[in-house]
Parts: sequence; C-alpha cells; structure tokens
Amino acid sequence: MAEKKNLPHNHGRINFIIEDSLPDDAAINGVSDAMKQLGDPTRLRIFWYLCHTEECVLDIAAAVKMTSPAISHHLRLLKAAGLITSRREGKEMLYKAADSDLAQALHHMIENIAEITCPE
Amino acid sequence: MAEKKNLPHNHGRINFIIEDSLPDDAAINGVSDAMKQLGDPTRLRIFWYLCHTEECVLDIAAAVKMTSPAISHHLRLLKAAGLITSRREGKEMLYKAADSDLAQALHHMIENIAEITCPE
DNA sequence: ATTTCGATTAAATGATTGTTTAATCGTTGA
DNA sequence: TCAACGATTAAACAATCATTTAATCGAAAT
Repeated sequence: MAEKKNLPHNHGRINFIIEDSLPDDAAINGVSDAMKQLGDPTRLRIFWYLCHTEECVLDIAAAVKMTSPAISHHLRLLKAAGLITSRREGKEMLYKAADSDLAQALHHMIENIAEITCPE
Repeated sequence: MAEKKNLPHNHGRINFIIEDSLPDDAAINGVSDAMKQLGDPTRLRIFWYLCHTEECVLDIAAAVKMTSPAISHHLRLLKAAGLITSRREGKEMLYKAADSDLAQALHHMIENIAEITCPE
C-alpha cells in the first residue's frame, strides 16, 4: 500500500506513485539472487549450455574450458538458485536446466538480450 | 558455424547441436555485464525505481536509505551499462531509466521474475 | 567573490567471490 | 575388496566489489 515518505526534494510529482514503485525486500532479493547467478560469465555460459542439452560435469568442463572443481562449484550455485537440476547415471552426474517458470523466463530473456546487445 | 569438438564423454547426442548452443564471448559478456548490474540488490532497487520516475541523487538515496556517495557510485555503474541516463537541472542531476531496448527488456523481465519468485 | 547546496571523487576498509590444488566421497567393474 | 573413474569438498589465495569518511567539484544565489 502507498505510504507517504518525506523525500529531501519535492519535484512536484505524486508521492504515492513513487512509493508504489518500490517493491519489498522479498521481491528485490528474489530477483537479484536469480540475476546474480547469471551475472558471472562462466555460470551464464553453463546455464545457456544446459538449456540446450543434458551433460555430465567433465563434458561441461571441456566445453567451457575449465577444471571440474570449478564447474562443480558453479553447478552447486546454479542448483541452489533453482536454475538447474541433476540426476545420477552410473558414475556420472547429469545436469540440465530446470523445468521451471523461472528458468524458462531467464532463458528467453537471455536470448532476447543477446539479440539486443549483439546486433547481427 | 558448427565445429566438432571431442568431449571426454560421448552420450550419443549429436555434437553440432551442442556446439551451436554455445554462443561467442561477445554475446556472453554483453548479457552477463547487463545482468551483473542487476545482480546487486541496491542497483536493482535503484533501476526499478528509475523505471517509474525521474529523481535526483538525494531523493534516491533517501528512498533506498543509503548515503549519496554510495548512490553515486551505483548510478555511475548503471549509466556505464547503458541502463540509465542523466540530465542536469540547476544544482541537481536527474536520473531515469534509459529509453533503450535493453533497459525495457530488463524492466519487463524483472517484473516477470518478481511475479514468479513472489507468488501473490 | 564567497557562501551554500547537490553531486562526485578518492582513499581505505571489509566483505564477497572465483579459481586452483589437493584430498575425499561415491559408484562401478575387475 | 581393491582399483579406477567421475564428482565433490576443503583450504588457500587472488581479485573484485560495496560501503564509509573526507575531500573536491559545479552550479546557483546572496
């Protein structure tokens, strides 16, 4: 609900509109937590990769040219954020993008932004 | 173009599909740079705020309850990323979200994710 | 010109975070 | 059960980054 707040300067706008545009901490943290994961180029590359295929750790490591402990670390963060899932198959752990609204929204947004920031 | 790469494990998938889903560094960095800005809760709050109103530094600082030097620092980063613009009016600097495809795409995505991560 | 006010910059600090190396865990097959 | 392999964890290190305090800059007004 709109609550009045005394700002240092009054620029003649209607205050409750300003207040309503400030979301609560839960919403802010929920969004920024998801964005923080993809703010790291390595995790973004991994997530993007796993949006298109299911892979084991060694193959992911080879694809992005990093060591497997480093990949494991990033996979754990992505999983904690609910962006990917994993299942065991023999000795291997297979990862892929989560089948959730959040993961799909981020996937679409990434492709959208990629078009914008990379003309042609 | 699809280039074959020898992955440690072959899971019976078609390799060029995997390769095509790995975008180049320019696309990755362009996207992750934009996301990194909004991965910080303070900058996300500021950006969201400036998507709905145009404000001076002191008012932004009061709205998010932080000092003006801290706000200035974040505004500089957001501006460098092309997410906000500024103009001078007397002694004050007024900031608002940029009128760009990138900024609008991020704005819509934020509201979209906020709905997902914050049921109700 | 000097005072005032808003905004920015600089230096310093504290915290977070990504990567590496080495060691450990879990599963499979000999 | 023991050896081999894939994955994870731990500790350590380097690097990045957000915030604070103090100082400086820019514009406007007395």
